[in-house]
Amino acid sequence: MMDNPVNRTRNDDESGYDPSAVEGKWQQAWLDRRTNTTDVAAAPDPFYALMMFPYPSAEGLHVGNLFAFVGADVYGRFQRLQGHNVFEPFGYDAFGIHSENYALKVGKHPMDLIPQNIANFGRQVARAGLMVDWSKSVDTTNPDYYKWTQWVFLQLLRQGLAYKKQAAVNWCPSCKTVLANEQVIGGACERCDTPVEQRFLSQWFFRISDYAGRLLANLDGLDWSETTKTAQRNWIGRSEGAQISFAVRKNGADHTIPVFTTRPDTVFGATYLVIAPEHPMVASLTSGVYRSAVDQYLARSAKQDLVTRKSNTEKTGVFTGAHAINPATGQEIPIWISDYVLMEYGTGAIMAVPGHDERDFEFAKVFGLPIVRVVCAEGAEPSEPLDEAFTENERGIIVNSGRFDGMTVSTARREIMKMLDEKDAGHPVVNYRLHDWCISRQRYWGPPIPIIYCDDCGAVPVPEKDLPVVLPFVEDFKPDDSGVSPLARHEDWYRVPCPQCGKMSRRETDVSDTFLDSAWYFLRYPSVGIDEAAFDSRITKKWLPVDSYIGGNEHAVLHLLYSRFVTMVLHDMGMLEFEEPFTRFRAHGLIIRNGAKMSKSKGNVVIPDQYIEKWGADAFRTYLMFLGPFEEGGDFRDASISGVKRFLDRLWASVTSAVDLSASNGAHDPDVTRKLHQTIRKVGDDIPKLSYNTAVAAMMEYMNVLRRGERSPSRAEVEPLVRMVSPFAPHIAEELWEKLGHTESVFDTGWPSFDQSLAVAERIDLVVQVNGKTRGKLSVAPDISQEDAVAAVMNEESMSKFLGGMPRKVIFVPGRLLNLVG
RNA sequence: GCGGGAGUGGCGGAACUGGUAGACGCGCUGGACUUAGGAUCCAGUGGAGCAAUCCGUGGGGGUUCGAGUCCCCCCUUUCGCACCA
Repeated sequence: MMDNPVNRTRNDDESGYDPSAVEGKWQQAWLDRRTNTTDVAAAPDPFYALMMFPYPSAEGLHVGNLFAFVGADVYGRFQRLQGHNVFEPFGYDAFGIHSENYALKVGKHPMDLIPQNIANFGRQVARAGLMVDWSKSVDTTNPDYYKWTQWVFLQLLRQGLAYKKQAAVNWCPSCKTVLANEQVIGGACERCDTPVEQRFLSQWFFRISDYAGRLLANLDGLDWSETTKTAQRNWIGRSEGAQISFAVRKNGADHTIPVFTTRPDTVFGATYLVIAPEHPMVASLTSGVYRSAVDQYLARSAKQDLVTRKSNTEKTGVFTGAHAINPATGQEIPIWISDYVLMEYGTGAIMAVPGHDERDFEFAKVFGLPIVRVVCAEGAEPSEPLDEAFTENERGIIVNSGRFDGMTVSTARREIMKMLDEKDAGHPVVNYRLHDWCISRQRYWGPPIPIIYCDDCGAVPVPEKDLPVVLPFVEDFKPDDSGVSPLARHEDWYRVPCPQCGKMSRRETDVSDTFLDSAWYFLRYPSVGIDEAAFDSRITKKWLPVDSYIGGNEHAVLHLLYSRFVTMVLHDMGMLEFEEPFTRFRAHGLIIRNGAKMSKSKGNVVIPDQYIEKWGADAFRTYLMFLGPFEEGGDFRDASISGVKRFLDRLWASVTSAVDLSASNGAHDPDVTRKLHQTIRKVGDDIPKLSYNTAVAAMMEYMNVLRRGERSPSRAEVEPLVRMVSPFAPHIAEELWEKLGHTESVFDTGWPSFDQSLAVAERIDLVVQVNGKTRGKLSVAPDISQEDAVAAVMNEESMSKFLGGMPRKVIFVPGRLLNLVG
């Protein structure tokens, strides 16, 4: 690739700016002077600036990681310059299938691999000049940390929010392992291409769905990126509808099948019911001659993996032989089984209204079931047969529905609900698509779930005093065919006495989901080093909730939702005073390279180390923040870094020449002063908005004014610039600040003060339009009156000639624009 | 299919509540200093035209004195979710 950053050598100029020397010096100085260490107990004005901790991959830091971290660091450093005691911690999310698979691939043990990766990440993060407080770091694989992850599990259990149930998982029969949905590609294992099967395993779940309403409602009050909030709203998926009961007579006894629908107004058109293959009533509903067909269908759908099943397009199904009574029409309708109905949503059963639901329509076509129209477009013929499902409900009129005929959909909805309610056959309900959170992983590389199974006492939680349940070092951590974790092969580990009765029992051998590790790490950071609790209440009260959280939108619905859930639960238990963990969250964008996505296979991945070596961390950081709007991401182009480097070179030259001016304030130029104050305002406005690219541009503009006409700037003109640039380029800022004669860190000196009166221009360009077209501009005092402005324009032949007379109408925007309409 | 974005010079990208479109940077052109320039500095740089001027923010309508910005209809693109009843 022609733009390999390392194949060009710089011949360094005489200016004396050597980024690697300056950066090395200050990185060491920050450590020696404990510049970035926050006194969490004493800090009078705490500000918690959080970035998403990374998974420490073997490849090292990706430029996308660094983009996010630097963006968070700029914000944190800015807040510090505003006078806050900023706490900016860093850690590692090092458990999980990703690490485990990589270890398997390279034939090493994760317990050996992870510390190396962490060391490498730490080195890279430090080299990038992040303002990290290294005294408070977190590594999720450290027993000192996951002891408390296990403790969090026990709290949920205590609250009745953790439970165990059978659930389907994807199973690769060749790799002999459970796969996450993302690892199933087109129904096959992503690694070996073997068709994936469904298995039913007993697993631990958290009742996050109990919190669905609150998780949704609280979003309105959060200062978060709208994109993230929207993603969470969709994920939680609230829908209002009704639960309607269909009566079934079976073997002389009466049963009901509850269904969920968002369209109770169409109940007269429900011509059959469909239940999911996993529905508990399948066996009892199936009668004699239909049994073998049903069994066949169940076997077939059980073999299918979960991903393909959901993407099946042609409808399949089987009749149970049973019928139910439609509570509206009183008619008997058949009960079918089909995999297009999902057990996880609603009640696992639906009333099928083929006339007004596309999926039901398709199914009815395949199996020749009756299709009845109950909603009609206004003015259309109700007897007209349907050739597709009519799903429009805004302006529909109810037909074929007895006394409800002629009502609008919304009226009928209300009236039909009332009728069903009177018959005790239906009531309004709110349904969420959010499922309970399955946290069991049949894997090795995670915190063991702290449960012991006793034949007499059942599932017994490990007493808190016995935590952590340490993950043992085992040579063979490869998953096998058993459907349980590799830990289940280590009897010496899992055989333990029951904590309640002492009888020999068996540990839970599954480990917990990585997302549980990351669902509470922000609570731990300020309390790192405290052994008595997961989080110290006094320190937590001081530092939490998090003031600013910056991270990727790929975690919009998992990590960010789980963290909110765990926080809410701990709040409900009285352990936290707040129920939302992140006061403000901003999602950053994605970095692409030369207009294309970065990928290892394309060989176009930016390796930060190389760039930092060539250009320096300051130039690299500043470039990352300059290449595009932070919240949208941008296009990384090697050729463009030079512009930022030039800016830093000029900054260096300007300041060092200003220093030579000795104690005097040097030249005073009102244009420069005005630009300076405009820049202070602009940069101070832009950074809190994360509009880093325009903040850098504004400083470049100021630099251009500062150096116009080969003048030597004064100390008063450069000192504020050094402070403004410091969040982006902290090393050069510290060095120049020192050269300017200061002894304290530039980050402890505050933000430059802004003076409105110095920012105001003496003359402005008033835009002159004639009939809405721009015809020129007028250099005038900012407070010129409309009359004076019009008179001035009429005197200017070059503008007034477009009018040809007196204006009929004048639009005057003071200090900005004059539009004459003829 | 549903939901969220995004379409502006050769390129990355600016443009506050509608008010000089193209800030800033890259690249490019010319010049200065130079043995040299991949260093630095100066000037220029949306398109057409000698010029006055005209045309320009994905396409088509509309509102307005005035639209990149607001409204309606399309097109393209990208990212989520995807049989959610």
